[in-house]
Amino acid sequence: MSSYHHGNLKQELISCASKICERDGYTKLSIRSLAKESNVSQTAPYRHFKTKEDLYAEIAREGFDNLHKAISKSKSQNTQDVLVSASKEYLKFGTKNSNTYDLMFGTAVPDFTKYPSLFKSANSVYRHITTLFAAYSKNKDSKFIQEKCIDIWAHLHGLVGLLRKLEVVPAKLVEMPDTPFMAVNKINEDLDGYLKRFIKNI
Amino acid sequence: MSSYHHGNLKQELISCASKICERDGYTKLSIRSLAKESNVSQTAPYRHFKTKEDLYAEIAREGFDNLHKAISKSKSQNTQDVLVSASKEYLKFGTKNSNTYDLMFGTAVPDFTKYPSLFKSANSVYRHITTLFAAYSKNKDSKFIQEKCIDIWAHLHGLVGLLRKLEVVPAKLVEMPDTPFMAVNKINEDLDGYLKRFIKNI
DNA sequence: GTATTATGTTAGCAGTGTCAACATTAAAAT
DNA sequence: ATTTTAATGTTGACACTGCTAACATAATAC
Repeated sequence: MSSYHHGNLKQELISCASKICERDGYTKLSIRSLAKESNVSQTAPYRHFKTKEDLYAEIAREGFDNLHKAISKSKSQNTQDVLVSASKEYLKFGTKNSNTYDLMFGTAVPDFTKYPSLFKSANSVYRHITTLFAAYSKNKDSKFIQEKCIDIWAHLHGLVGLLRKLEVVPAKLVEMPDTPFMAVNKINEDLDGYLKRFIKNI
Repeated sequence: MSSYHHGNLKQELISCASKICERDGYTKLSIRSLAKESNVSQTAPYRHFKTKEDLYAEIAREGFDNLHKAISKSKSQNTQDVLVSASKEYLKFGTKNSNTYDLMFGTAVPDFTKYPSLFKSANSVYRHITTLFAAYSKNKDSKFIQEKCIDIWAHLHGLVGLLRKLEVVPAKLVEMPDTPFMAVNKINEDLDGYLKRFIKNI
């Protein structure tokens, strides 16, 4: 009588999946448990996602949209400050939403072009970084800007990975020499300073 | 009669798993199929690996050892050339062994400290980069060297990710503006030049 | 040579992605 | 307004997974 049809299942599944994904990691996310959590039969999600990868793509898209929002916050007039601030937000997003970040940049969805909206959201993030850097850079040559944006993105992406490892590692290992942790920890303790130097040095 | 005991199962499983992992991605690797491929019962691997993560750790360790070998090849006297060559080998390893690379740097084994030999192998790679850079760098300050090594590593790691996306993407998208692919492709076409500039600019 | 330990096997549990067949309802076509 | 159709839900099933317990056999230590 009341609710054979759910009404808003698709969006609820995506939201719920995003939560589980962030809490437990995307490998722990199962379509069946997802269905259970939404009080719906085990195969109901298949009316909205043909495969699990389709669901992953949706979560990843939401992730890129959130990342875009995060790095678009700064409203400063100083183009360098904006770039530094965006970089910081990027690192924050990657470390605070690390499981989702994994899904976004890992191999769960190997080919973004299969999912146009995901492809678009991901590229928007890149385009935004390009815009910020173009505004900051003295050298306005397009090829130069593009290459430097790759540099920035690659660098930030790598840092996210390292900062995450830092969180997992036992505290005493942070002081262990011959290990990247000490250096990363130093960076982490003065992120602003580090990022300012980084941007300036590009 | 002949072979109730296999004799060398553990190593064969690791080798076989490495192959499957590289061919199909580590998510496709199953202990059962692995056992089948070695003509052994479904649960035999559990005598050698308590959990799947233990097996992953072993594959990852092998990966780090191979990465170490790869970036240690150059025998040039010129410290800059050595660094450039090692960087190139790093990128090559990451793109040619991309599925294994995923396993090594992803979340399949979240905490390396649980696996001492893996931890050691991974750190050896980092130490090697440190050594190469320390030999090259004019500035011998330890803190400086450590931070720059993080920079190098992060940068290379990020590039691996981008280069891999490039391989997946349809050819025509490479020429699409507002997309990182064109820039990455340019870099890829002259990797040596790019890396030389990169190292010089550090 | 016997006891112990390492390494293999079989049977089975609970959970998974996915599909086919069927049920119900909302939306569109008439 | 009624009927058709498409969307969205459910049940049941298949083949697969990680993993455990109970048992079998072989290598090793004494």
